[in-house]
Amino acid sequence: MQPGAGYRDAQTLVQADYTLQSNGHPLSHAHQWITALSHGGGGGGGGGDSPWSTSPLGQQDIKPSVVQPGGRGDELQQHQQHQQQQQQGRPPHLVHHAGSHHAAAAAGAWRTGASAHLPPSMASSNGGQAGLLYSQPPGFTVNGMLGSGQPGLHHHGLRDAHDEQQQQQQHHGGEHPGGHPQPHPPHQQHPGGGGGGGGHHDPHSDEDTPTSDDLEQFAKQFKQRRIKLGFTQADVGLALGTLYGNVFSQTTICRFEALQLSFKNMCKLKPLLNKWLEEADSSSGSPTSIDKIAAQGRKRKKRTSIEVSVKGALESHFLKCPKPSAQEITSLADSLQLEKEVVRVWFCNRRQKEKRMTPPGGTLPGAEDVYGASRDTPPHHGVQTPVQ
DNA sequence: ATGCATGAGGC
DNA sequence: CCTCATGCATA
Repeated sequence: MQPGAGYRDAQTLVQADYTLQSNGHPLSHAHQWITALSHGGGGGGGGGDSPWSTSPLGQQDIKPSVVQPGGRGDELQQHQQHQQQQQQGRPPHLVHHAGSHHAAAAAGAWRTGASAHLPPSMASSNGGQAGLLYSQPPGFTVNGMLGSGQPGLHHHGLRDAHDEQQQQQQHHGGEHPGGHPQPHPPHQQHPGGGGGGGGHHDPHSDEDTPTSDDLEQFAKQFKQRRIKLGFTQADVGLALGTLYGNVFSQTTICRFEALQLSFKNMCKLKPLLNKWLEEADSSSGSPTSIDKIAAQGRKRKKRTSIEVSVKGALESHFLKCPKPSAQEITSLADSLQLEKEVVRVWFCNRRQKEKRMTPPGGTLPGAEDVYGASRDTPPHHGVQTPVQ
């Protein structure tokens, strides 16, 4: 925040203090601040480009984030101070409108013609059920609905599990900057067509992979309904945990609504959120049960604050070379007076950002130019949802 | 709403 | 080490 006022050594405000408040173990050096808690498997993939980008492939298995209750002795971190997020606004009124429109279906959205083929994603295997994860620290309000007692609701057969196909991504390794900047084609589409078999379906059955337009639309509707029902993003995340066993944080829900996840990830979450919507809709009046879940915490390195000027330098390098070698990272880190790890992570995050559906500026996918070239942007985004 | 971080999987 | 899915901690 303080722009240029001269730099002092402390430019990099790395707060090297890993906060450990509870017990106060110093844990000094530590290369790895983390300790336990393993959550789902990462999807690892390898690498390549996301469907948005060049290749339409990109699938691997998705992992449910399950946590294992193994014993961990972390102490909790109750650290919150002031937080103004959203969790208190729970209006008592639950609107209940006759459900006439089921979400996904909207036919013909604005972008009609699109159809596409997308990676069928996700494997739905999740065997794990997360048991308890954490609870919300700051005044967690009750969660959304719970299935505790509603026999009849449970449902219909949604189409949940479907196929699990897998696609593969490809490579990654060798690219270098000099070549081409990966072009990202904006949306992909699908249908299937091709050949084989048939054309089927309409753009919207949730059964098959949604198109990016579908996702965009769904995300919008989801947000709107969620707000009307009076739930916060955090509530939804927790509710998903009680419903399926996969808990998600406010961050993830937020990113979903903002389309800031990878295409594949969006596809994975959509069915879950869709199901939640249905539940929420039907249980408008049901007693919210309070689920108490155990809290837990983990030691995490304190977030490093990178000065704006340093950030600018990093971005400049990123433009030249999005994937610097270890050595380059080291020297860069050295010149910027940052830890190598911090720089490495910064690049990783930066790369991820480029792969999201909606780039921060607004230009849809495909725009990889972060800044610098042409991009002006869109206006959109604030319309219609008051945001919470 | 986002920035930095963690970690499982894969090369 | 990277990518990818996620999230704590923040602004």
